[in-house]
Amino acid sequence: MKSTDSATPPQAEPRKKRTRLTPEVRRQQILDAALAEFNALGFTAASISKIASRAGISKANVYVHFASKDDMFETLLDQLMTRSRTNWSQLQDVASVDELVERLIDFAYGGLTDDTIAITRLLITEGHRMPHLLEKWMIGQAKADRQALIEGYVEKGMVKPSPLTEHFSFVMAPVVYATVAQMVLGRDKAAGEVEAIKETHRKLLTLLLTPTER
Amino acid sequence: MKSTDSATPPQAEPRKKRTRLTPEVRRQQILDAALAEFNALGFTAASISKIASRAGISKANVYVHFASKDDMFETLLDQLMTRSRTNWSQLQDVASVDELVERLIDFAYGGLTDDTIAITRLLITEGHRMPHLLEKWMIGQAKADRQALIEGYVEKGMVKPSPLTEHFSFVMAPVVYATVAQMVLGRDKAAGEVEAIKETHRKLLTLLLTPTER
Amino acid sequence: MKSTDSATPPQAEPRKKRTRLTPEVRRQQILDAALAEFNALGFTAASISKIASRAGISKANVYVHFASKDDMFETLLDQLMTRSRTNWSQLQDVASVDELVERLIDFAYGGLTDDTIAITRLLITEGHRMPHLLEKWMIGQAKADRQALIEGYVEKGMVKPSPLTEHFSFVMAPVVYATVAQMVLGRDKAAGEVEAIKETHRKLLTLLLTPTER
Amino acid sequence: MKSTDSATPPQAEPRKKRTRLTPEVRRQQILDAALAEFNALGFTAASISKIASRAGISKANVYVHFASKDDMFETLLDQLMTRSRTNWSQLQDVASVDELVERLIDFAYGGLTDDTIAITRLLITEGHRMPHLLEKWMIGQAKADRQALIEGYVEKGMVKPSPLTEHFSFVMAPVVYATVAQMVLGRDKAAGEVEAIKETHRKLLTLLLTPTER
DNA sequence: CATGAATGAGTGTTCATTCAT
DNA sequence: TATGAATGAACACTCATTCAT
Repeated sequence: MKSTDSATPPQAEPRKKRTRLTPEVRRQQILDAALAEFNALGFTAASISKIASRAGISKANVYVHFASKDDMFETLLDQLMTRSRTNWSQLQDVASVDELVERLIDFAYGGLTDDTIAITRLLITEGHRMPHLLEKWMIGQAKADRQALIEGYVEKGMVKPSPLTEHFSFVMAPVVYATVAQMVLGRDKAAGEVEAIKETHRKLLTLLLTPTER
Repeated sequence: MKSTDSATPPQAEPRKKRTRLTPEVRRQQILDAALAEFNALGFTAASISKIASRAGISKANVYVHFASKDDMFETLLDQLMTRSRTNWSQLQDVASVDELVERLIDFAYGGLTDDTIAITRLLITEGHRMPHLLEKWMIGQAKADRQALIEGYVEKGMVKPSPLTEHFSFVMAPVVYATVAQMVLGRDKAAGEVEAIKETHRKLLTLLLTPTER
Repeated sequence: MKSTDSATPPQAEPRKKRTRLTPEVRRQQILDAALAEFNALGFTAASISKIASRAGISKANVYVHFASKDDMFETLLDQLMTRSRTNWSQLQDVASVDELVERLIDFAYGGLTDDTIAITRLLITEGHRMPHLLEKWMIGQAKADRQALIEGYVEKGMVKPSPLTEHFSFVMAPVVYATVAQMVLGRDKAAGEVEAIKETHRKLLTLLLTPTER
Repeated sequence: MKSTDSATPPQAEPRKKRTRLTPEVRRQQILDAALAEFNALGFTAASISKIASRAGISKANVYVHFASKDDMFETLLDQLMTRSRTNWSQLQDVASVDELVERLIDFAYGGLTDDTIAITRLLITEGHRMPHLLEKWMIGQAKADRQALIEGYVEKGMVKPSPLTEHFSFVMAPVVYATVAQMVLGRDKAAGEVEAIKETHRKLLTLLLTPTER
C-alpha cells in the first residue's frame, strides 16, 4: 500500500531489509515470537500475522519454515518441554535428608519461571491438540525415574519410608498448585501465596522424610 | 459431554419444528451447550455456531437470550462458580481426626466432577477476561474461613499443630494437582493417578494431623 | 510495468485464475466497483461482497487494499471530488457577455456526467459521514473565487450589475436542479427537462448579464 | 434531524400496557416513527426494531399493520407527498406582479420545513425503490398546472413574457438548490445561504416578471 | 529464502420476517 | 390486535493458507 516508488526496487528502503538467515536461526526467531503470542492469547486467538511481525518477517515466510500453525505449535511445545525438563539428576548424590529437601525445593520452585508457566498454561489450554505430547510429559519415564530415586534413598535408610515415598510424584503437587496460582493470578498477585507454599512445603518434606530417631 | 447426542429427541432431524420455550429454559440449554464448547475448545475457539447447533437452535436465537459471546461467558462462569462453591461447613462438627480426614478427602475429591474441572479450566484459560471473578474464587473469605476452622481444632487439641495447620490452604494442593491431571489427561486416563493421589493424601493427612501419642 | 489486460476476459467464469496486480491498479478497480454500488444503493445497502465480485476479486482481497468499508468510502469520495473539481478558470479571459454565458453553460451542464451525479448523490445521502469533505465542497474558497470573477467583469462594464451578480453562487441553482432531476429520474427520463432547463438558463443569463443599451 | 427525539415522545414507557388502538391511529404512529428513522438513517439503515420501539409497540405488531418494510416505506412516501403538495392555488387571484412574487417566494421557501427536507431526501436517496412515485412527484399534472397559471397572467398583460415564463418550472430551481443546501449542510449551517438565495430569488423574479414601462 | 497479493472458510452479530400463543 | 420467541439470510470483517514472483 505504501511503496509507490516503483522505480528502485533494491535500494531506497532503509527500513525493511530482506535479510537472509539460516533456517535454524529463523525458526528459532519464529518460535520465540510464537511462544509470546500463544502464551498471551492461547493457540486460537494467536495469529500468524502477529507472530510473523513480532519475528520481523513476512507472514508467508512463516510457511517456509513451518508447515502449518499446528506444526509450529507442536514444535514449540516439544522444544519447551525438552528445555525445561527438570534436572532430577541433581538429586542423585546427596548426603543427607536436609540436602535432599533443599535441592528439591530449590529447583522445583526455582523452575517457576515465566517459561515454565507458559508451557504449563499451553499444556492445559491446548494440550488436547496433541495428546501424545501430554503423555510424554505427565506420565512416562520421568515419573518412574523419580520413584526409583527416592526408593534408593529409602533403602539406604537415609529417608524414612512413608506414604509419600510410596507415591513420590505426589511431591510435586504443591508445585503444581503454585504454578496454577501464578498462572491465574499473575506473578505479582500470587507471589505471597507462592512463597508461603514453598516454605510450608520445605518444612513438611523435612518432617516427613527425616528418619525418626530412636 | 457428548451425551447431548443421546439427549436429543429420538425423532429424526428433517422435521424443523419451531419449539417455543420460556427464556429460562432456553437460556439454560444454551449455557449447557456453551459449557461443553468452551470447556472443549476454550473461549476463542468455541463458536456461537456450534453452541447454537448443540443447543438445537438457530444461531440468531442465541442473541435473543444473550447480548454477546462475552455476556454468555460471564453468565456461565458466574453460574458455575455459584453452583460449585464447596461446602466447607461439613467439616464443622467432627469428633475425631479420622472423621475430619475422611470428610475432607471425600468432598475434596468427590468434588472432582466434570463441572468442577470445567470451571477450573475456564478460570485458568480465560480467567483474565474477568479478573473480579478470579479474586472471588481464588482468594477471599473462603480461604480465611478454612484457616479458622483448622485452628479451632488445633486449639481443642484434636489436631496436632504442624507446618500444614499453619498454612492450611496448602491442604488443597494435591486436589489442584489431581484436577490439573484430570484436566489435561482426561477423566479416564487420569483415573489411576487421581486415585493414587487421593489415597496418598488421605494417609499423609492422617499422619500429619493425628496428635502424637504420649 | 506491464500492460494489464483491462479488457473483459474472453472466457467467462469457469477459469479461476489468480491474477496478481499492483496495488494501485487493484485499488482503482475496487474504487470503480464501489462507486457503482454506493451510487446505486447508498453506503449502507451497498455490500462489500458485491463490490468485490463486481471488481472480480474475493471479498477478502478488498481488505488487503482498504482497512474498512468506511476507509473505502472516504477514499472514493475524496478521489471523486478532486477529479471533478470544476474548472472555473475557463471563464477568466472572455471578451463578451455572449462568450461568458456560452462557456458557463457549456461547462456547467457539460459537467453533468455520471460521475458528477454520483458524487452529488453520495454527498447528499452520505455526506454526514464526513462533514469536513462537505464544507470543502459546498462552501469554501471556490465560492469566493466565483464571486470575485463576476465582480471583475461588472467593474469592467462588460456585465450588467443585478441581484444575480451580487450573489453569484445563485447562478448554479438551475444546475443543481438539473442534477437532482437527473439523479432522481435517471439520465434518460430527465434528458428533456435538463435540456429545457439548460436553454432557459442560457437565455436568462444573457438577458440578465447583457448591459442595457442606451 | 435529531429533533425528532424530543419532538415525539410517543408515550411514557413506565408500564408496558397492551393498549389496543384503532388501526388508523396505530398506522399513523408507526408512520411517524418511520419518518423519523428513515430520515435520520435512510431506508436500509433504519430498522423495524427501532421504528417499533419509537412507536411504543412490538416489532411483530408492525407486521400487523404493514406487509413489509417496503410497504411501510411506500405508504409513508405517498402520504408525505400528498400532504406536502404545494398549494399553487394561492397564486390564482393576485392583482399585481409584486403580490404574485411575494406569495410565490413565501410559500416556496416557507415550505422548507423539516418534513419537506425529509421527503426530498428520501426521494433522492431511496426514490429508485419506487419509480412510479417519482414520476408523480417530479413530472405530471402539477407541472402543467403551474405552466398554465403563469401563461394566464402573461396573456392578461400582468406579467412580462420571458424565457422564464416559457418554461416556468425553472422558477423552482433555486428552491431545490436551497433544499439541497439545507439537506447537506444541516439547517443551521445552511441558514445564511438559504436566506441569501431567497432574497436574490425575490429580486430576480420581480425584475424578470414586471412588465417594462413604456 | 523471502514476500505481497490473493482467497475460501469462517467469525460474531444484525435484521426483516414468521410463528405460536 | 398484539407479542415474545424463533429463524434464514445477510453483513463487515479476520485468518490460515497458497501462489506467482
